[in-house]
Amino acid sequence: MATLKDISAELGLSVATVSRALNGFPEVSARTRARVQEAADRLGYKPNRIAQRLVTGRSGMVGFIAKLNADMTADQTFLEILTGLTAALAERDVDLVLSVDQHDDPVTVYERMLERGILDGFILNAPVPNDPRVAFLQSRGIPFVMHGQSEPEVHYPFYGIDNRAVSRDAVGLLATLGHRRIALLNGDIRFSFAIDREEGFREAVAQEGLNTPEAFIGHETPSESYGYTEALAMLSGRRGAQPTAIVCGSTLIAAGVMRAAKDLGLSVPADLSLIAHDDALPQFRAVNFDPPLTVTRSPLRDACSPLANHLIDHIAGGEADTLQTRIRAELIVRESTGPVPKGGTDPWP
Amino acid sequence: MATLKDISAELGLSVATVSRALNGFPEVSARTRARVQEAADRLGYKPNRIAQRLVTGRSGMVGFIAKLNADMTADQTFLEILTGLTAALAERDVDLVLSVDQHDDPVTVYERMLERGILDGFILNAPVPNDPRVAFLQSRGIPFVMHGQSEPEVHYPFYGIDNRAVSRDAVGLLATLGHRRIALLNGDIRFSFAIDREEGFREAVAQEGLNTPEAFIGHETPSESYGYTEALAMLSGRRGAQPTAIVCGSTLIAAGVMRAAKDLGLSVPADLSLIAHDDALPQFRAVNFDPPLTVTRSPLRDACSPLANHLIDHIAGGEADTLQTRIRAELIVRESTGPVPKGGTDPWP
DNA sequence: CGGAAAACTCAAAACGTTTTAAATATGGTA
DNA sequence: TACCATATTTAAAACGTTTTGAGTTTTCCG
Repeated sequence: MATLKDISAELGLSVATVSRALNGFPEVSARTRARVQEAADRLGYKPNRIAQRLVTGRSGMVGFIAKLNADMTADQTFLEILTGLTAALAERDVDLVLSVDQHDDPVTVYERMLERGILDGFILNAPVPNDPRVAFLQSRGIPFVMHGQSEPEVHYPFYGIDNRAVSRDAVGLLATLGHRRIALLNGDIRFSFAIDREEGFREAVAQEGLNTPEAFIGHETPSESYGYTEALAMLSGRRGAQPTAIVCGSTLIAAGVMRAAKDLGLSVPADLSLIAHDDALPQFRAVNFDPPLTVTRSPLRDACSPLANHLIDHIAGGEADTLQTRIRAELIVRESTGPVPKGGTDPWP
Repeated sequence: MATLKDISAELGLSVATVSRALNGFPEVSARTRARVQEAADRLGYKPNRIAQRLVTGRSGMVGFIAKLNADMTADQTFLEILTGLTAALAERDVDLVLSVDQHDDPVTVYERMLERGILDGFILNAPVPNDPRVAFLQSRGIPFVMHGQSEPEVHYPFYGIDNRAVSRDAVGLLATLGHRRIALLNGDIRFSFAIDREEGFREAVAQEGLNTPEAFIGHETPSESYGYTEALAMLSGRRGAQPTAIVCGSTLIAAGVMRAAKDLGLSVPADLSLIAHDDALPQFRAVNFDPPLTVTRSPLRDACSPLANHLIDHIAGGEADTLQTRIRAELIVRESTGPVPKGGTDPWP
């Protein structure tokens, strides 16, 4: 492993000059810089992160902590995030240190990783209101970036979608098609994204002059079986007048709803309209549904690069307020949504 | 953040003595050690890992590279390994640096991670015969540990199960129950573990004086649907006399076989005996099958701690030959295996 | 009490980098 | 030629630890 000293010896220069040349300082002559660069390439020089960190206080490594569900499974999105993140970070020469959280207390793992003092910052996901990790990291002055936002107004860098708008777009489309009884199968309501979706849903429904009874608003960790059982209950009529449209928190839930509709002999979209939010996970393609699924779409993969960049820029001193991005998910109308069926035009009480 | 210098100044000792006292060197007096310890506690001293690493040449970090399937999904076991590994490594104060491999060439990612010179070693999984990663890392002199073995006889540290024995145990049990027509639904045959299972299977079958036609030996990436379609083909009689027992490479495959049996009106174990290898993934519990599944069991989670320890010991200078562990999977007989059905006692030609 | 051995402690170097302050080279002007 | 400003380079300090080799103190024995 070549060091600065090796290069300086090779060229008869001081390490200081070599360091400056490689780091693009202005006071080194063009000729020298070229010689140094050539030698560095030739010897395969890569700066030693550990030594850099000791003197600068930066390590070029960031942490990510995967939070497992109670049953020790990870949510669908974890792997997708990991893949995108390592690629995006590698692009900027940053390494990802991973840990898995099996604790009750969400901050202990962060604390433990911080103790070693080798991390420049963290990437957080799945924010909850009043997120304790935010309070902890802010109190310690550790940079981080959030995928999503714990609250509507925050003072840290983030990248995420407008989840209220997701619901507004979905409800708006359905209302335009004449639907009056619109149900919601949301994700786990502990998370901020699900809260936003639900609030956005209620607002949009109200704005259309409609109402959705509590029995037709569900929230749970997304799964096919959750979609199936809930849809079965809703569509069977057991809870009152059946919805003519269902908004799903994920394509996984939509798959379950689809199966329930089939089992009940209902056809999509003739009897039931279906719209889901689509993270564009490669395992589960909304286009391949039968019929192809209408979605609000925002590929999880697209978030990774901005997340990495926001964090790296923040570590380098960028202001948090300038590193906040909220994008709008794309509404893609396919064949799972259609006009309200003739018999279904009465609103819920 | 208190440093050694702070403590030495506080006590009027040299940093050298303080360092020795805290690291348990024998040549420091009991009195001094006590004073130092007290001061360290009082000042909340934590050694700076970066500085430690700079001088010792060890970073206290090891790499793990997740290999994705062509469809960008990870295999079932990935998360389980990650969870166990980070926990086991944390136990010994080592961090895990993760990368995700999306390349064709399996060594480029290792090469890139090595460039930085911050990794002490690697943890590898899913070995294939003549594994190029092994050749690469050995040529560079980089320590690593393997989950499993690329070949029967290797010269690197590993931890894994005896996969030939897995098949022998399964076939042995079934033969004892009188089965003559035993099929195999194996995992992806590119991997060493599947090759070993298959060879073990053929050996064991031959030893019982039996034979299994190629049409009744399958190998593919484990999935429920793979188990379902293959079992359906085998049990329908389309390929010749139906097997009376099937050995499955994973519980996931067994789930598919179970469904196929049900669809064909066959009951387990009256008409068909079923045995699978069980990694004990929390998502998929063999006990909860109906009927509970007979398995060769070896919790993946159990491998993580030995893997971490073997690697760390190897990095510390332990000989590779002393850090090789091959364990025997446990045969757990439950209700999915039973005596051969009356009409099924004829062997295959 | 003297001396040697044993027990303990210390100063300094080392790890590989960045950065400060000082030194040297270069060029231009008087 | 002498001088000054500017451009370029250097030596040395710093980050916080471990470790080497060299003291220094204590203990023990005659």
